[in-house]
Amino acid sequence: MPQLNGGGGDDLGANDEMISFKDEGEQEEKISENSSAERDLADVKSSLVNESETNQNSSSDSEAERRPPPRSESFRDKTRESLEEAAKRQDGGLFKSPPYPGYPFIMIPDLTSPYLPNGSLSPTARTVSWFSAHYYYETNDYQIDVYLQMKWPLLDVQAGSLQSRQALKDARSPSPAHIVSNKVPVVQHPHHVHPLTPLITYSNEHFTPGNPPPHLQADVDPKTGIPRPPHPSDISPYYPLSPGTVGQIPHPLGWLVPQQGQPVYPITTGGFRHPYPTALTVNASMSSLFSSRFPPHMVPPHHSLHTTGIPHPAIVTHNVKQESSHSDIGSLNSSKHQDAKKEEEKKKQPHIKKPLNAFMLYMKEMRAKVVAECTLKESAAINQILGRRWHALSREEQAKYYELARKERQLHMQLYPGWSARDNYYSTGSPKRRKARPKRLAALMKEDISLRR
DNA sequence: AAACCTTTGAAGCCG
DNA sequence: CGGCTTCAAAGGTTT
Repeated sequence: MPQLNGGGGDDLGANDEMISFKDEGEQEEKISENSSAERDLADVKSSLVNESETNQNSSSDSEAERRPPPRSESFRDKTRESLEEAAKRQDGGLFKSPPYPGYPFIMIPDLTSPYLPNGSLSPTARTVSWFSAHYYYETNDYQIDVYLQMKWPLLDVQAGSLQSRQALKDARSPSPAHIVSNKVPVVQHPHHVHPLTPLITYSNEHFTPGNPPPHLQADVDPKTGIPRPPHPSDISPYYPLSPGTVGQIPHPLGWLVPQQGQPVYPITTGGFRHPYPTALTVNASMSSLFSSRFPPHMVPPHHSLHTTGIPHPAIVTHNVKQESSHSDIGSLNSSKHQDAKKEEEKKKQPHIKKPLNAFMLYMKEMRAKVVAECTLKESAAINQILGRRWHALSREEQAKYYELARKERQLHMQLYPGWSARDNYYSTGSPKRRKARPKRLAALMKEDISLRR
């Protein structure tokens, strides 16, 4: 099991995050390194078509065997029908011609392990972990390098300056101090998903920006799904975590105008349980940053635990509708008024989303590609393809996403100390309350068996 | 309009 | 502690 973290003690994430490399993925991934997108997609297509029926294809269906069968075949049947129908169309293919030769394995020219025996990042991993580097460095020429590598991932673009090389060297052994000074991309633009985009987990759709500047326009046409040519400005902004350095960095959200009802500094001091250690405090430099870089109404109160003071896309406010209905109820009874008020305040608290896991990051990056190459638009079907591609990834490729997910969790912990995933459970105040979901098939089967006895 | 579907992984809950 | 559940994203589909 590759241990990504060099053991610097900064791994605040789950210890077992790398456990889950799938064995069958190793077999599958061998197919893919040199295969064309067309072939890959054809494989995916055929496996999708067949997987619910026969598992003839040993290379792609071992995973399907492992998993419990779907609760209902109806959707899959439909998907299969649409696949088959699509297969009859055009040149017999469901998929469009691949825009990226060699896709989807174009990201990593160097497939050797980027990690040294001691678990740290090897120097040759430079081209491999371009987005990891993205986390750490703002050096301009390095950004250019990273951009070049992202635009032409097969090019082994030499890291430019000594500075950036040194930065990379530092990245190999991240320490807590190092992390404090890193920069983590937080904002992603809607539909801004292409191979050039680092994996930024928090979609800025939650900012509901009114009119983002032209350079931030999505690079994938939402209608056609066809990627547009990338723009250097598409390099994701960085999220300055370090209070000490934060004032030096032009803020990526400079164009952002706070919208009505949108959370700006939503986290209050007392709102959390404390699974996360309280990490950062707002110091003077940050305060000055806030006051100098943001309009007064965006300057967070000093008591806020929100250490960056920057509106975060992981934050979603609750519906005004919900609030008003509750306040009406509260006003009916004076004894309950305070409770209602408390409840209202609780509801006013933003909904902080979970950090994305490795697969979610992968999906976010790759979805647009798959959509562009495939006539299917249904997310469920796309996700099936993405799931298979995920398993087809090499360990090194997956490792990038695990590492990124780890950093995501880390950032999330720093941004929202005290936040718990439990906060988002629909039974505990999530705005996205759902009806009780049907029991899973395994549970149903279990139940069924017990009923038969 | 809201829930569903589908994927994997992290985390919470419960027996 | 193991197994189950929920939720992250996405957007077309279904209810």
